[in-house]
Amino acid sequence: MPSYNHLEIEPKWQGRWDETGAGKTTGKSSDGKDPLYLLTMFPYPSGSGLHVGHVESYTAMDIVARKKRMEGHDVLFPIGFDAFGLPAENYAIKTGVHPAETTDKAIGNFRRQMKSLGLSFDWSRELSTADPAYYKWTQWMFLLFYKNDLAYRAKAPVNWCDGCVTVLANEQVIDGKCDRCSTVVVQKDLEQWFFRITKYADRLLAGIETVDWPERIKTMQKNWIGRSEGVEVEFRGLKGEMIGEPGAERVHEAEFSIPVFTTRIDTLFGVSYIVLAPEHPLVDALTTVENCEAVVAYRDQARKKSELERTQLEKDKAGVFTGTYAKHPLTGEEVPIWISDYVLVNYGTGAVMGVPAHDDRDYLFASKYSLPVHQVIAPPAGMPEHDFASAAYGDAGILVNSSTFDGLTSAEGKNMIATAVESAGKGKRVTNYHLRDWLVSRQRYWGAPIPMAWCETCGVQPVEPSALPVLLPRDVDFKPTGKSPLVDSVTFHDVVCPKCSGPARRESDTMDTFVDSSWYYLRYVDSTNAEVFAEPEALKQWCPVDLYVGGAEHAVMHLLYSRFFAYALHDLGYLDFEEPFLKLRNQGLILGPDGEKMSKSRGNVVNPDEVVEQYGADALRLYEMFMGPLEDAKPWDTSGIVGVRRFLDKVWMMRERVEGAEGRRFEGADRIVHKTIKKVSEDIDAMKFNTAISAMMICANALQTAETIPRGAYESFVKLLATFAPHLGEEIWHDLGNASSVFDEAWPTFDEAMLVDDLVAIAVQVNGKLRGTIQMDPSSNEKDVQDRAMATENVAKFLEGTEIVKVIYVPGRLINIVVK
RNA sequence: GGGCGAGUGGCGGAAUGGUAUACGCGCGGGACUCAAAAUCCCGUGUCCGCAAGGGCAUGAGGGUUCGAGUCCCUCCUCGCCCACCA
Repeated sequence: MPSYNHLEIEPKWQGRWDETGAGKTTGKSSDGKDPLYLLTMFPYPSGSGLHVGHVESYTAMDIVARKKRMEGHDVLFPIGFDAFGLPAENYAIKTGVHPAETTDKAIGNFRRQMKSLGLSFDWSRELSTADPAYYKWTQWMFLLFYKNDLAYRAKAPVNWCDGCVTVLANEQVIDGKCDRCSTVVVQKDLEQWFFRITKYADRLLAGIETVDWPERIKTMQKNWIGRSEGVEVEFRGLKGEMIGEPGAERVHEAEFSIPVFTTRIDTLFGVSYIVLAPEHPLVDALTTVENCEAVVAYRDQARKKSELERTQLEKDKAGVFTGTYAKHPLTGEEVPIWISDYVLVNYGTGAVMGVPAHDDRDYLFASKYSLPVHQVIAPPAGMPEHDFASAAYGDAGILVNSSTFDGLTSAEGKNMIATAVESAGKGKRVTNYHLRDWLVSRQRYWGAPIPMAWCETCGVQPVEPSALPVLLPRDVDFKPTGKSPLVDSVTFHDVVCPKCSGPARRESDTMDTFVDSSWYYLRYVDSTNAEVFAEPEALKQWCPVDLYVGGAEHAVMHLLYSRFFAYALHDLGYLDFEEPFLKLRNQGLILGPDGEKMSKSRGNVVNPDEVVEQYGADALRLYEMFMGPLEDAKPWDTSGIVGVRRFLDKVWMMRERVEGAEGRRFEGADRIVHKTIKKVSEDIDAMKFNTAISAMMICANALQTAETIPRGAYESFVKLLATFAPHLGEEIWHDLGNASSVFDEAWPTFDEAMLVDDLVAIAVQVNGKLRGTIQMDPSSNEKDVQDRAMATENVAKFLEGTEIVKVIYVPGRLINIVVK
């Protein structure tokens, strides 16, 4: 069988590369070549091993890394493990096996699998976020943030997952469910640790425009930050007696003010009521005796609903009247104050003005409770009248029934009414964000402990940096109880106060694992440093990351948090850049052969180990790159591997027909190879690996027809292929008599002159329809081409009895004769 | 409801406004073989035709252009993201 033995050559070269440290940074670049930092998102070391999706992004970046090294760049291409996280802890709960053990084992397996793929990572920089030498710096950053008012503790309504028995960040709630276990998330009022990411909302928004990222991801981040400009306008005053629940402070007449946030201040004259979120702090004070029972009942019921239930009952706008009225800020008209859970307590001011005529939700609410609908916006001239009997009119238009503002456009009205409100001292222009501060504490074990202590006399105190790391104790009971398992570890728990040396207890929550991964790329540049998280010179040399590849599922979590870290560390003087990842590309999902997402339960998971065993790592790599564009979702097709393996065998067999250095030249071979060098070089830079492979296949098919292949042409071809199929490339390279590694060779260059063919096929069209092709010297002028074209039999047939109107000639490609 | 993508052979897919279907898979035929596998060669959008050649075809319909898969408009379908954000 004319085939190379991948089981033999692949381990052989992997061993050799390991010995020579083939992926290590060299510390030097060729003249004029910048050092490059190429990064793939580090994996969570799951027990089920490497996914073929990992293989795709790692291979893609490995190809780029190898090519860039051959071009003379010093390349940093590191790998590590995002090792903290729930799966290992949940496994421990079930089996009693310690997460550290599970994780170590999984990392070992990942490392083995990665090496079996011939990936040229710089293994000397490998890191694990669960390593105390790493999380010491995660804790250090927490303290840094704490001291600079970027980390704080606060009581707030937070997302709680009963499945994971911990709080979650907003970003980890997907469709009202836990991102990890899909349990419906409930709201709880808890005191937790937060990072002040909202402080950076505007800069994170502006910075996103400066990076080369997929438009889709940029949009998602912009939407998530969700900046909206509007007016916070106050509704004051009251009528009637007010009471609160027992113990609530009594509020006297005219003493309260309800600020509401609106982006449609132009509809201010259409307000017919105010709605507070059930959790709004003024609810107690504003509720009258006769409405008390209903309000309390409604609020209790709303509290029990999950976010999911609230949003799924979208159409049902229910609420309760508090019994109290507020005065319209400009007209003084009295409007009733309601509560309803369609208003969210944690957006804007937790209160809205109800304008049923011009807002769908308000319209539904007003319809249900027969509240008045005041039209204040008319459709612009030329647009049909709006029928308010069935729906709200939500678009911009012309102001009506709005006192002196009548006749203005919505845009003008917004501006002038905002000014009027401001000068009346009844409100101000504000900017609101959807982005919330990042909740980073977790009531779980397998994460970096938050380095704080609770002292009976001094309150909460940061651990001294010199005392870091705060180690995770091993002797804990993993059963989740809603408190961190660390609470029960006496050795961990009892400490002395860093300030007064009195008795204190250690903070028992751990950090969200997204904290670990928000700065890992900084550690790679100096991964063994015990004094600082990384030396400034090393950071300066490599950062920011030039190219980052990973899945799109991290669009608003990891990527937003990492950006926040970079901005914060920049402001605190540790980094000289703000944006951490200059260029980002997503790899698409690799689906199962059935076109569905791979999952154990579906039984459609492809195990890379088996493919490597059967077809070889090179074939696997090549196939994954050949499947289609990197960013597309693509179904796996095992028979497709057969095709790329055939191609590799073909190239392997060709080496037997390479002529000696003195042999006769075969012009055609050189020409096709030069074209291939150009195409493959451009395609790798554009990350169009599928078409690069296609070009190499075309080249191999052409070379195959030659009885002997010029050595130089073949060697150049092997250098190209080696980036995709490193083992085979190296094997052939040595088989040709070369002693050093093919990856020490310079990337092949092409000669422009070699790209020009003696003859080119020119399409001949008559009225845009193809009627023939002619072979011409590429330097032929238009007249020659036209003469030849018109002399062609089939073309002449279509020209017969017609008059030529004009002729369009695209040099070297096409001639179109337009006739009538 | 809002936003962003994408619809091309039997399948994965290719195509700076310029010969649509490259490359690969699959399929059909042939060579080699006692035979098979492997390998190699030829063919392979669809309809008409012995052929030469022609008609039609990139989700549907319109438009711009000498020329449209590509640009513009309307619509359909699918995917992803966000979503009671006031």
